[in-house]
Amino acid sequence: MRIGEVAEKAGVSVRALRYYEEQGLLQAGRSPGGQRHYPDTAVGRVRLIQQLYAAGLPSRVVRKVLPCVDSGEVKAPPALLDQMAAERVRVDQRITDLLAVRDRLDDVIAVARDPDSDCSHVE
Amino acid sequence: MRIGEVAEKAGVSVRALRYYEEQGLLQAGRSPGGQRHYPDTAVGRVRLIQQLYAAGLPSRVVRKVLPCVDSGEVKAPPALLDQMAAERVRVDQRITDLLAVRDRLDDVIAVARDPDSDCSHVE
DNA sequence: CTAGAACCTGACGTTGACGTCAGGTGCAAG
DNA sequence: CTTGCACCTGACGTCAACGTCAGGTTCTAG
Repeated sequence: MRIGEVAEKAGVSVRALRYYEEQGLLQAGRSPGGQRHYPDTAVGRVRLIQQLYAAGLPSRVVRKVLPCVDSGEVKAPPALLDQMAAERVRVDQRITDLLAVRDRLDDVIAVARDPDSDCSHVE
Repeated sequence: MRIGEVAEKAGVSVRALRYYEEQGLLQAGRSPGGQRHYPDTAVGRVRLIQQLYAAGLPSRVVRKVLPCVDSGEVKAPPALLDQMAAERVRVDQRITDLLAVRDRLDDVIAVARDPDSDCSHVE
């Protein structure tokens, strides 16, 4: 597959794919003329990258955990495992934050829709 | 309170507080000499701002929902409510993404810790 | 063979949430 | 009155994840 097809299938821009390669997140073979070509697995990998980014993981972390996460390899040195465990904690924290924010939004929306029920949580 | 004290209590930089004021997120009174002074409630408000930012809400959205969220006011026009509902959906999506990422991390960590249990999910 | 779509490599532009530096001021203490 | 720390206002720097433009090349269809 060439870059445009991968981009379309994965739902990202061509620029993004070149950026991922630049960052060492996604390798590509080259045709004799110099054009990139990707294996079919690239689409899934790109989706994974997007998912990690969407979760707010910093790129250096993505770069580190990616080979491990998508290959299922067990080669991970203990230091990397610690990193991943630490990142798990951070992800958990973010989830907690998001849940709190969601509850706040819900409160405000509920009160606005039904002003009669007073703000019990405001004491 | 002066700016330094608020910054310390809320766990943010002085620069951040000036930035919030610049963005219309946090008002401050001024001493005759021009120095900002804040009411005690400022600390909580700053924590709220941080929470919203941490949840990934864009600043323009924070700017819009903030007066509503922290005052509990019901003045919100319907358009703002729609915005907040839409934002709620986005927050929900982020939570879903994060849960998926957390599961992935857990898988990898579990496999690495106990290689005997094969990767059932990799089929 | 030729048009034109898709691709290539730089390289500079963008946005958000501040960091940081420069140069000057407010204010409480001794 | 002077020291000195906290504060002030610009204003430029930063980093990430690309967007976008310029100018040239490759590949595919007819």
